[in-house]
Amino acid sequence: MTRTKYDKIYRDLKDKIENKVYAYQDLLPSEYTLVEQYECSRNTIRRAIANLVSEGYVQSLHGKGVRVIYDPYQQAEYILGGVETFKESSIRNKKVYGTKVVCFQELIVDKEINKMTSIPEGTEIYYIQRLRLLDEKVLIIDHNYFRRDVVKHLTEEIANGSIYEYIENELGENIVTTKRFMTVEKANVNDEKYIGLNGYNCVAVINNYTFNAKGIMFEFTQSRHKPDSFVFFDQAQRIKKH
Amino acid sequence: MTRTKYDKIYRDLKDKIENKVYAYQDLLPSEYTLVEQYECSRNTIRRAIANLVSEGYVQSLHGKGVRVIYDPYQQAEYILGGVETFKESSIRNKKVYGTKVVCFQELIVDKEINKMTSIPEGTEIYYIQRLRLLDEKVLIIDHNYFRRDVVKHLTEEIANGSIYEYIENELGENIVTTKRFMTVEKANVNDEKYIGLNGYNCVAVINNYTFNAKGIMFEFTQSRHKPDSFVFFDQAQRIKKH
DNA sequence: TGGTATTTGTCCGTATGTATC
DNA sequence: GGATACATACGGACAAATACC
Repeated sequence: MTRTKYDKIYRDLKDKIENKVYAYQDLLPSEYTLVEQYECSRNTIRRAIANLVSEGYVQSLHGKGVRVIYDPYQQAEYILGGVETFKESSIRNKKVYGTKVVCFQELIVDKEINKMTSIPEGTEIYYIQRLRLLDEKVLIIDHNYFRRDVVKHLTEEIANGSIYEYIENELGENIVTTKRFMTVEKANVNDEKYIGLNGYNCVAVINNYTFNAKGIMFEFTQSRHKPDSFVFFDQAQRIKKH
Repeated sequence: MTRTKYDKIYRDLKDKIENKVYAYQDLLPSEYTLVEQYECSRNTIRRAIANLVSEGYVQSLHGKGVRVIYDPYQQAEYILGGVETFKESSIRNKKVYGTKVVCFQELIVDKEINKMTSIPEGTEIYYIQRLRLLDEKVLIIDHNYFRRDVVKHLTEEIANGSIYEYIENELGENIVTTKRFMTVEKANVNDEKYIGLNGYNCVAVINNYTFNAKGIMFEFTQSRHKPDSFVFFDQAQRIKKH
């Protein structure tokens, strides 16, 4: 696992911020200081910092420095931001996770599925329905639609583990981009069957479009979340107006 | 409004993608071709492209080119992604928007407010409750908490317009970073009073922490959304594992 | 199968502009 | 005004992935 220089610096700085070597509201050492510390060019430092900015760890202040705005106190338990798999976020939050495959089918995209997934009609797909459990409670029902011409030889056994791990490790596909739309929908019979709704009559829904390294949308996933344990984190910069 | 070179190129490319000069699944002209077209360095082109990548317009394919993955068909009506104000997104979606101030108060942060907002106890704040309407329907109830030492001289009149416009134009503050947590909560009496819930017993909640250019968190806003017209868009890249 | 051209990715050094103190 | 620090922009070099002959 060879990493790039800027990625190493980015991870090191991130680690130091999380461990309060650089604490909330501190300024990082100046770019030129970091250039000397890491023995690299200023561009490389700036790139590492740019990554931290995009993840909401720091904020650049023109003429002043780079301020840490990562506040451990504000970090919620079930952060799902970025493109993190269920397993990864479970591990990070030190919970016991589980997956249960409820349905595993090979289908051909019809009009209805095309409308929902944007996958062309007639395409051969896998349709998988999975329950995602955390500490033995069902938190999410996932409905996966994978293009069979991209994700080949999927089995129920693989689906019981992490499909993304399979795709990345076995098929060598690099998942690169995802687009997500979050909405709130009334709970259907299937939701009520599996999810403890705690008096809610709805679920949080994430519709997820995934593009592989070739720019082909090869997956659509609808995740239906238990509403009272759903948290989505997002971080954004507003473009300055001069 | 002087803009940077890379920003102009970014906007021009974005415009061409939206108008299908470069259509879905096309490759952009190569970086060196764009260097000649825009008469600039390759770094400048790469920066413009990086912005398009981060907004989910294109995807870079090593050794191959830059593919357009912006699909007009997939764009939802009420996209609220990025840091876009209610007014801006209303205009973009060609709707008649409105704002109504329900409550305007000057308060001092107590324990309860501190727990919710992370603003230190004892800080002087404005508390404003506003209804956000689109085509005369209440879509959002906003609860704003502004630090008075940063946002000075706020009035009910200003709150009736765009507070962000006021902050940016009048106070010269550049809003730079926001962190958001999205959850689903049971509707309270206040929600039921104003929002047409259409049979839902809950609302979509966005808790929003805003940092100004000095890195100070000067605002907390809780937005409670009508669940059946809430859509949140998000776009993310997964870091490659080699 | 292999070599070459193309295209994006990483990294460096330098110069100039602009904001803060 | 001067020193410091981030922002923009240029140009060059080499690596890595892909396409094509």
